[in-house]
Amino acid sequence: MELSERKKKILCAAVEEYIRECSPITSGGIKDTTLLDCSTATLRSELNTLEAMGFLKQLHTSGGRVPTAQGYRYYVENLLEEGSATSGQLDEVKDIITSRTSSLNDIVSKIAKVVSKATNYPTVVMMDGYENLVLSEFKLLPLIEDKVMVLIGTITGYITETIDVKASVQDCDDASKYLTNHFKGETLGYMIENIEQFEKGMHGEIAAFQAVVNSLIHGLKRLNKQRYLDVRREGSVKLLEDNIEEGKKILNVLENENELSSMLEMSGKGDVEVTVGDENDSCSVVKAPICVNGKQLASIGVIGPQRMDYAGIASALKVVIDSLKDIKGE
Amino acid sequence: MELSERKKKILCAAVEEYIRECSPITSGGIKDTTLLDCSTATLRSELNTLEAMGFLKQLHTSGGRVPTAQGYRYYVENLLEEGSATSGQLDEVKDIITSRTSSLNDIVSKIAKVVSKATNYPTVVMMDGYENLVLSEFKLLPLIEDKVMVLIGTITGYITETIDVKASVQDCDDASKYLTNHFKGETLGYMIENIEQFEKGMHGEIAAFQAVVNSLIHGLKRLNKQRYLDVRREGSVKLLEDNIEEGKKILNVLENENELSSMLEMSGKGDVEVTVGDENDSCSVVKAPICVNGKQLASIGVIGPQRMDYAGIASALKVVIDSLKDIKGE
DNA sequence: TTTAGCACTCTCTTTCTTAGACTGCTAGCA
DNA sequence: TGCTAGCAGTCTAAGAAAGAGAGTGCTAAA
Repeated sequence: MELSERKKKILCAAVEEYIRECSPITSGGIKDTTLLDCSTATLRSELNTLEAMGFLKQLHTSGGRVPTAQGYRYYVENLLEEGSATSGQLDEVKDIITSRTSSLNDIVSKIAKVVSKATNYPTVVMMDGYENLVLSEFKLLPLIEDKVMVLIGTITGYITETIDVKASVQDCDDASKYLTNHFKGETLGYMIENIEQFEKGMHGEIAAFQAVVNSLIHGLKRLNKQRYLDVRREGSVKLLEDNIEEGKKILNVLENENELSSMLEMSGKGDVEVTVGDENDSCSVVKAPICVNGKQLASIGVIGPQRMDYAGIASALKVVIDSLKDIKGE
Repeated sequence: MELSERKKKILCAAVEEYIRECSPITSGGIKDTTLLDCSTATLRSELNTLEAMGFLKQLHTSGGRVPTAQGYRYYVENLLEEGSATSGQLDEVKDIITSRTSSLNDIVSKIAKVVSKATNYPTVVMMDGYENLVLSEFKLLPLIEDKVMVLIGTITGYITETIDVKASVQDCDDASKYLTNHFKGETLGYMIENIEQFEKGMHGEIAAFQAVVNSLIHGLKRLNKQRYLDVRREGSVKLLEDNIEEGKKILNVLENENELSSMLEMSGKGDVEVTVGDENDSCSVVKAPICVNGKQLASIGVIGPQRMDYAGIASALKVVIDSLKDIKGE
């Protein structure tokens, strides 16, 4: 649907004014903010047309208009300008990830915390499976009670897990060295896929510690399916200020892990995406994939009401994901 | 302050009815619930006396009365009866901790989740420092980039951390064996305190890996001061139903880690404690220490409004902490 | 196509009224 | 001295009525 330049300007002003002020848009208000050289009567007729087209709606006759979900979507897709990034406070994201002493989950939690503080909206980070992580070293360590500690060093942080298998120190050492040597620099997904082939080709070499590797692969496959969600709630009280019912809905969504997961699914285009909530279920999300070296490791989403600051949040997220893109392995 | 039996009965009924119904207590209501054999006029005079004593207050003349903070406190300290434990759903707590394959933080998160679901109130768990954890094994593992992974196996779960120190495989192995042999079954606090004395007594034995042990102790001391807080928010929307302002206050508290920490400080008596919020800052807490083998490892608190179900929550917490008390090391 | 003017509509606020709930008080009774 | 019945008084919550104000739609003219 193509709109005239003036209509675009009016719709843009309408959405932004409503986001800012949270009160219905009037012909007079539009005239003040756009400085368009036309009368309020003209604007009224334009607003009337935009309403007929479905971008705006009146709450009641002789009240002002508010944007519809369709209006928000048009704004997001066609009118949203990249705001100047509020990079100041987001510089710390780089520090978090380049320090690399933390566990992957800690790193992800810290990123969510920074974004939530910067935007003052609830923020969720969802770890993808392990398959896209790039291995830098692998260590297996036998523990008491027939368990083995698995330490996976990656260029983006480390992971520890225990698996149930009885193994000698020697077997663990051998398996660690073997796996590190063969798969360093590769993704865990690649490793899991290829491990069986390696086994067949050189069964003599790994026969001794094959049991360990098998349990390991089995454990990794299982863990790979678990999604780790970290939810930060800075600003959740602010959600209740304008519209209590809408705020409650969002708080409920934040308690529901399944719903959060599906909200954070990315289309795969690798950039910031915006989903505008519809009237019934008025949750909007600004989300982005967290990619390192071209592999998606996680996704991050900022959740809020339909009337949220899409421009500011999108630019904040852009800074975060851009600063993560070019981490180099050592 | 000693009250007559009848006054106790009336106050107890008043608090419980208010907690249940969330509407002011009237002489008629008390008569219906207590089945006391006296007239409403008599009850009115009793209520009047209780008000003069500070246990109740009228919101306005000719309206009913509501409990004051003093009233709640008297109820909690003198009248609260142990409800029958809702042990059904809390059985899983035992499973969580006895499985022991999880990291300590995971275990603590799971306990918080169970309690929050069972009570339908926000629940916070705060890990104490490491000093009371009982060691079952100790492993040090050299990593790339001059780091060492520390794995501390305890009878209540494992902990992993990295420290910055350059160390050989041999030194790490020696240090692991030395520390496990000398301190297995002791607390980490005991280990840290005594390690210097051991060093002096047998400097020949540990000279080689003294650098590793020193970094380790230094790292543990630092980590010991960090409090890990896990906050679960099941039921946070329910808080907003009765009294929005009060609910917002609680949500704000849940976002403030310092405030949460100080709210969870225990008196040290080793049992469930109840703190009733006062009028200005109306957050109440039902909290309990999580002790294993007589050592406090963490504390757990359920946070809610002044008008919360103290009896039900206290009994739920009691089940949880009792089921944790008698975990045995292997 | 745009504009000025005007009547119309609808909400929000204020004021007033009424019904109802509960109390405090007083006088009488055990 | 403690308890009770009855009654007047008080306060809230809810509903109705009225007026101000904001903003629109429509019409006629430029």
